Amino acid sequence: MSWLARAEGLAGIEPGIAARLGTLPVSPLPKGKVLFCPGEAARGFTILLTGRVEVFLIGPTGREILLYAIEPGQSCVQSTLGLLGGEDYTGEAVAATGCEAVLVPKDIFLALMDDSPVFRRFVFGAFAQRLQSVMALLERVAFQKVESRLAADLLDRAADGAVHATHQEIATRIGTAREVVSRRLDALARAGMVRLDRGCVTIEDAAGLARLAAADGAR
Amino acid sequence: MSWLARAEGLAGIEPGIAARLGTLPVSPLPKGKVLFCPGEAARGFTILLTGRVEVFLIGPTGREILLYAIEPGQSCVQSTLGLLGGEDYTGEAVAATGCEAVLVPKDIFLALMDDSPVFRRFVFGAFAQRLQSVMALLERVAFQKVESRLAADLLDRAADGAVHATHQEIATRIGTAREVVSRRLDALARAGMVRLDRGCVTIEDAAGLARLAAADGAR
DNA sequence: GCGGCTGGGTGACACAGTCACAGACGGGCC
DNA sequence: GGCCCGTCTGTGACTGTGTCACCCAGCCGC
Repeated sequence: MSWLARAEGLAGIEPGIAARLGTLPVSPLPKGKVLFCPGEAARGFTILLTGRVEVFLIGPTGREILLYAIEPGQSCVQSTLGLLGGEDYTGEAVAATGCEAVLVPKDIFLALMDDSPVFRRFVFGAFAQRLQSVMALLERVAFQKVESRLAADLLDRAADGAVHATHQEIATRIGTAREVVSRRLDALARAGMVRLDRGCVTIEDAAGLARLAAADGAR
Repeated sequence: MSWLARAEGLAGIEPGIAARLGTLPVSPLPKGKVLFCPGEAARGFTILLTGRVEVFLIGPTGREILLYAIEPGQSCVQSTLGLLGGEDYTGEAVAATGCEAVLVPKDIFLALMDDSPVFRRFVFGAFAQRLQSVMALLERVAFQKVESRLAADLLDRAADGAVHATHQEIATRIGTAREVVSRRLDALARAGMVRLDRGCVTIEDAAGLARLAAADGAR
């Protein structure tokens, strides 16, 4: 069975196109692998099959912020920018887990864009989604307080009512500094909304956090 | 002569397509006209011929930030989002000057996406450019100090060595509050880099401003 | 037990955003 | 001219954030 069957976005792809795509090899990516860094030219169009890739923006002071994450079935949009618009991208992509991905070489990619409506729709959809998510992120960074972003992130990532992450990891995800996260978490703990342990935040009052998360987000 | 000749991005468009597009009417947009607001469904794909349209993100406190500007020959990308991805966009577009634009209805737009490689490339290019500019904006907002953004904006908008704008307008463009702009401008004036008059900032030391603008941007 | 490493806490300080005002200027109106 | 009113600008106070420079507490391997 070709990997194509595992990429939902490409369901219904034309048979002729599928034949061209299906033979491309699936590459494994070890956890922690850096997929690209600023200034590097795009080698092709990447489709993620399993795992999770996180793309960060890195500031001059070393502070980082999570730009977006690539989930299975999605493509790495930044690589497309290089193929279409031409400009270098800023930001760094890191495999957050072990991953499998397919790299579509540039010439095949361009040919598919001309030949396959399904493929085109797939690429466009990915673009639209990214643009929207980046704008949403901008809105949060520009207008929302840290407390609010923190609460939202905790609720978002809670597995079994707890988040396993260091303060530094949380800080990176919401685009602030570790100390700030520590202080805010401390405040939340004092308010009885969470419990803190080394490398783990346990949620005690999800409703309270939800209230904070909505506080100045109000979208 | 059709308006098509005035849209550089569409140069080289296929004759058959041109015939379909060329007869669409050119609409005038008065200065200050609001093109769309959050939640509104996209009516079609807009191509700007003359003038300038500015798109703002608006926070819950009423603070605004300039997301991007649409220049002649460019398209309104947000409207495309609605046609492709489906989600509503946030943000508000306002005609900064009197404008002329062409509205391509949804069905024609979708047909062109399938039929015309040139049109496709035009739309894709616009997308890529927007995504990149929004990411660059995010980077500035997340990592750059107000002083730096202010200096960059002044240099950017200086006509004849002066910027005609109120502090409020400047604040909106760089995504901060009026008071902050007033204070920063005051500091720049004390440092001899600018001269302040009502509704006008005169640049006295462009090199000094350039140094500030590059300070923590370092791209 | 010891040393080093990582995660977490703290205090000090500068910058930014918000609120609440107070002046200052300009243009229209009499 | 003098007056009024709305817009633009300056200021002070206070809170939230980002950064720097530390220290402390666990944990691990040796």
